[in-house]
Amino acid sequence: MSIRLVIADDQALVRGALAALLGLEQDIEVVAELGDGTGVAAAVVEHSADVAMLDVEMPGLDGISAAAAVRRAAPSCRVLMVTTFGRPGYLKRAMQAGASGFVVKDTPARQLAEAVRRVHQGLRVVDPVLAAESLTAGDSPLTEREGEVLKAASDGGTVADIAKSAMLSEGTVRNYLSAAMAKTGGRTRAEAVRIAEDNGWLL
Amino acid sequence: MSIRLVIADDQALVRGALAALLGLEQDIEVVAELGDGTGVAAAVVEHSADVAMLDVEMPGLDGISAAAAVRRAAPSCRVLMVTTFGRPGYLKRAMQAGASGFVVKDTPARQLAEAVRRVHQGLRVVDPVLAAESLTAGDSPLTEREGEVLKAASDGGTVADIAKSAMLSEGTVRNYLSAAMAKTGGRTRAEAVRIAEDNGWLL
DNA sequence: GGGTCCACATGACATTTGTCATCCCTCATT
DNA sequence: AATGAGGGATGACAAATGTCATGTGGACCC
Repeated sequence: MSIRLVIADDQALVRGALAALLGLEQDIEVVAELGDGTGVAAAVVEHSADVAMLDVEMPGLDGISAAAAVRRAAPSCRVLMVTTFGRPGYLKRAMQAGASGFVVKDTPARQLAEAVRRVHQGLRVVDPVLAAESLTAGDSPLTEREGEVLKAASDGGTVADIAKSAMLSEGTVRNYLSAAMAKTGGRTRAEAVRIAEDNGWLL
Repeated sequence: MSIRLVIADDQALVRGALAALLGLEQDIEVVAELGDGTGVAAAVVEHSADVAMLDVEMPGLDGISAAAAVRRAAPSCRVLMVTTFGRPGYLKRAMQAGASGFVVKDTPARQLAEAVRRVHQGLRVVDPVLAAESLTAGDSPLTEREGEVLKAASDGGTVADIAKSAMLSEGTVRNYLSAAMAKTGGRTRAEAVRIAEDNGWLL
């Protein structure tokens, strides 16, 4: 009885290559390939998949939300996150969303099939380097609004732009940005954005 | 006689998957896999490769510089760029560096082996969508220094930081940033950075 | 030789940020 | 009932940023 696998990754080339690579394994069968997160839960149910391999960064529904959707729709299906960026915050959030494993795309290819087997058996698979970072990095120090405002600031708009898009007064926006800068340790707004992004506190 | 292929991509998972996928083809033989751009030219020479598949974004030597190095070291070896981000500026720069083909990771996997064969035959392979964008987008309007300063600004430092790292006076830095903002159409420094990055004018 | 473009610089100026104190309101905890 | 945290706001002030005029000097082209 082979492991029924669903793969979701927005880069078609990567998705296809992963499917081809894993399809070679005797005990793994790729039953669906998706380009975004919206249809993942439905595909898992339809094909009664055993494992879902999800990218974190995807258009539409992001991988972490998709993982939660899969867990709700098919509790018996395990989720393995595969991501480009090893952001400590991503790992924690993915685990909270019900993922069983978390590997970065920078790990050797041979370990991938093994990771799929492990999560299928109910084991947890976590990149050890990332796990350590995740412990030291800790949770996001930002409040919900601070995070929202910082995210709104991440594409380079002015305070006035952010205030309009967040329906806040300009003074309030500046206060939140100031707080975010203090908490992240950034000396400018842009630096705070970078730090928060690197830690996976935005999304 | 099979096509001898060198693959360079910083994400081990992707690199391995691509190698596995292309290794399945009868007429393609993967002779080397690299994780960065520094050793590509040497590997091409050592294995007398016919085609080099390079990622644009890599640590150490970036893909475009690596392409130029390959062309210098082994003029008979064709270069096929494979990138995550379809930045118009990347395409133009890659072609000027001597690449024969340029595909984004978002294209169907089946076309990849075909692209390798085409460049090996001396044909050019270019994503049509990207080619069109590249024509409308045009070259970078930034001068060399403006680009350098904007790149230095991209990690969120203050004017004083940039001035120190670029060995310029603060006033000059402000002038360059002002010019860069005018040319990109950005209303703030951060917006200018985003626009320039999206067009592939930095790096 | 004159024109143009770029690198680099200075000084002045208006605007935008970032900081801080201080206020109100709500909700949860003690 | 009191305390504290978070969301939201105002006003004032210092520092940083963005704009502009203007200058020098080198390179390149006609």
